[in-house]
Amino acid sequence: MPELPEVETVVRSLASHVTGEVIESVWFSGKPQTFKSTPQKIASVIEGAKIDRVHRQGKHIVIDLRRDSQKGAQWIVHLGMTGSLLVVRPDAEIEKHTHVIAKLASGKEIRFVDPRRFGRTWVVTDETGFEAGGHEPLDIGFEVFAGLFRLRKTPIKSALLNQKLLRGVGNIYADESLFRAHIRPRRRASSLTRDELRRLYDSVQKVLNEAIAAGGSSVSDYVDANGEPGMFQIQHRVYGREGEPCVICRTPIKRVVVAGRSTHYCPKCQR
DNA sequence: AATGAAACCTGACAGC
DNA sequence: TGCTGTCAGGTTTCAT
Repeated sequence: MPELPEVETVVRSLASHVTGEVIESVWFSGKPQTFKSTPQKIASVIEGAKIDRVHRQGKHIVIDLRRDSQKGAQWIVHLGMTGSLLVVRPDAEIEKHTHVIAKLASGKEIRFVDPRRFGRTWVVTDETGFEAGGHEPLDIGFEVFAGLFRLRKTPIKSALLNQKLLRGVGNIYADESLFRAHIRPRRRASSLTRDELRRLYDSVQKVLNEAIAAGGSSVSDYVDANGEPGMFQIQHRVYGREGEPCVICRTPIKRVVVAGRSTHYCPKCQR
C-alpha cells in the first residue's frame, strides 16, 4: 500500500494518540518473516518503554523509545503493501491478520495488521539509530536530485522507485509525478535534460505535498491510524485511469509494465 | 556496478 | 457455485 504520503499520514495520526504513552506489554502472532528482530527481542526492548516521538524515514515508521536505566531504542515498522498500524480501544474486535498488539498504559492498543505479510517490524538499539538510506524527496535540493539520475541508463520510473536514491516514492506517485513533468516513464534517466529534471523535481514535491494534504491515496485498503481512508485517489491524473481520457488532451491513458510495475501515462502529453 | 525478472503472500474480482 | 487466471501502494534475491 503505502508510499510516503500514506506513511506520513499514519505517522501524524499515530503521533497524536500515542506520544508520551508507555507500552505495558506486547502480543505477537503469525509467521517469523514479519519480524526482523525476534518477537522476544522486540518485547524486551519495547515493554516498559515510553514513546518519545513518532516520525518517518521514507516509507519506514520510526517510533523513538525512552527507557529507564537503559539506552534509547527505536521500534521500526514498514507497512509493505497492505499493512496498517491502528490505534484502537482494547474492546475493538481483533481483525484477521493482526500480527502485533502493543498495550499502552492508557488502555489503548497499537495494532499492526497486514493481510499480505509484506510488512516488517523490528527494533533498533544501536547508538547511531535507524537510517533508511536514500534522500528524503521533500528535503533534497535540486542539484543533488539531478545528480542522482545523471549517469543512470535505467528508465526514469525505475530510478524514482529506487529507495537507495529517493526514499518514499512508490508506484502511484512515480506515475503521477512523471505525468505532471510531461516525461515518459521509459525514458532513460540519463537522457533527461536539465529542464526536464527541474520539472520532475518540482512535480515530485508538489504531488507528495498535495497527497499528504489529502491524507494519502486509498486505492484498496489503506487507512491511517484512526482507520480513516485518504482522499488523494480522486485527484489521480493517470494512476488507475487506463483507457480514460487524459485530463489535458483527452487522449486515452496507456498502461504498460515498467520495472515490473503497472505504469500509466499519456502517450501525447508525456515525451 | 547496474539492471531486470522472479519470488515472497493473501485477497478481490473477472470470466467461464 | 466454484474453478482459474490476473492483479494489487513493496522489497529482496538471484541471474545476467
